[in-house]
Amino acid sequence: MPPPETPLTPARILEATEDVLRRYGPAKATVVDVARALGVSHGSVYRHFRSKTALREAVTERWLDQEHDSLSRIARAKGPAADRLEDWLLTLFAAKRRKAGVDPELFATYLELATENSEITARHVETLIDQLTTIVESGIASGEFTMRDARATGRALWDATARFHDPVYAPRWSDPDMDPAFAAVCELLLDGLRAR
Amino acid sequence: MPPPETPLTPARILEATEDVLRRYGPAKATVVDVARALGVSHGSVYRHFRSKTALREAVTERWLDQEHDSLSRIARAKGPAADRLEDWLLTLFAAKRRKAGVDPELFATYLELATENSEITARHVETLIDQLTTIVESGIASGEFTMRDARATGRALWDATARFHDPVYAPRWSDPDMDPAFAAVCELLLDGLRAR
DNA sequence: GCGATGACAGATATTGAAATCTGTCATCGC
DNA sequence: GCGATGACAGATTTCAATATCTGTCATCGC
Repeated sequence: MPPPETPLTPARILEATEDVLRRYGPAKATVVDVARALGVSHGSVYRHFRSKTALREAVTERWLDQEHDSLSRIARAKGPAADRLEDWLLTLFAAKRRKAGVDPELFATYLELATENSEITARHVETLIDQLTTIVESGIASGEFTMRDARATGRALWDATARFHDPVYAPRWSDPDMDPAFAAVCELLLDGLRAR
Repeated sequence: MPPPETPLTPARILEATEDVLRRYGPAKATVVDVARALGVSHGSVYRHFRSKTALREAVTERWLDQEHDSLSRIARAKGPAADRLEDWLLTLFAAKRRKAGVDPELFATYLELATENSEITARHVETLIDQLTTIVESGIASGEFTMRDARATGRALWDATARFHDPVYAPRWSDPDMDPAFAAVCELLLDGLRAR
């Protein structure tokens, strides 16, 4: 048990929690494990996080926020809205697929965390729908699209592509026919947008 | 323990199995329970079904097949393909929502059965995609649509509407904003079809 | 003869006692 | 004074002994 070389901070606790989750999985990871990994008593962890639930929520939020940046850059870029939309959806799908493929067990761990923290997940989803809406709005501004309710359209795009971003479908993302399926849905949706 | 009033048939066993599933749920229902409900020894059940798995598969298939008829009637009806498509999707969604809403526990039971019998579920899905393909083909024949690959389009329609027919989303089907969400996706897809 | 039976072996599930965990707080040592 | 500690109560989990279930088959009774 090495004495703490650094002051105990929320950031260090979060890092240790992620390690413990990776090692033991969400079902077995305990606050005591986290404290042990940090070489402190579990009481000290409770000084920085009100409860085990709060700790897990913080980890979940960190994980979900990883995606936001690169996607938001695409949403705010220049160029035809249709191209950016396709790019955005493809990037989202590719990112999810990579995460799920590289370490399925870790992905399952975070999926479980996201499932138990539905509030935080819902906020995350709203943020992504915001980005879709931004693209749709820019398409309306440029005259590419002509629908009235950009947000309803953003949400419809999110719903219609669930198969390709909802983690419950992750086990099937490695199917050989996923790429054609994604392309077909994407084309159908973009045709629908341009038709307005 | 009343002696059997009717000869023991697969149909009677299936019925008893459904009763037992309703009563105890999929996790606790046993072959012994089914035999007890029928007033026979469990050995007799094995005379008609090779295994517990086979029995559960038969029940699953029966449950899934319920939907086919009314939907297939819509798929083969006359009239504009776009209208029938919307009708078909709406009917499917309404049927699922009704089942999930009336008795959520029973729905969860059958969802679990369907999950463990992925082969049978996959066949069921292919049948429904066949019906979507039939509608798309009739739309091509009538000049409404012009895409090349009707089946790819049928599958894209299935994928894009997953949110409204995949049982994993059942808990959210009672949300107040499900109807507008369904309408938005439906409209977007139909616009996309007509655009070709 | 033939469908039904129930004893049986191995697999699976249940149960309850013991161990561990969560969250609190009076106390410690710097 | 102040962050860290560990003992503690109540909740949850683990584990091993016990009971039940699955699937088979020799035997029964009609």
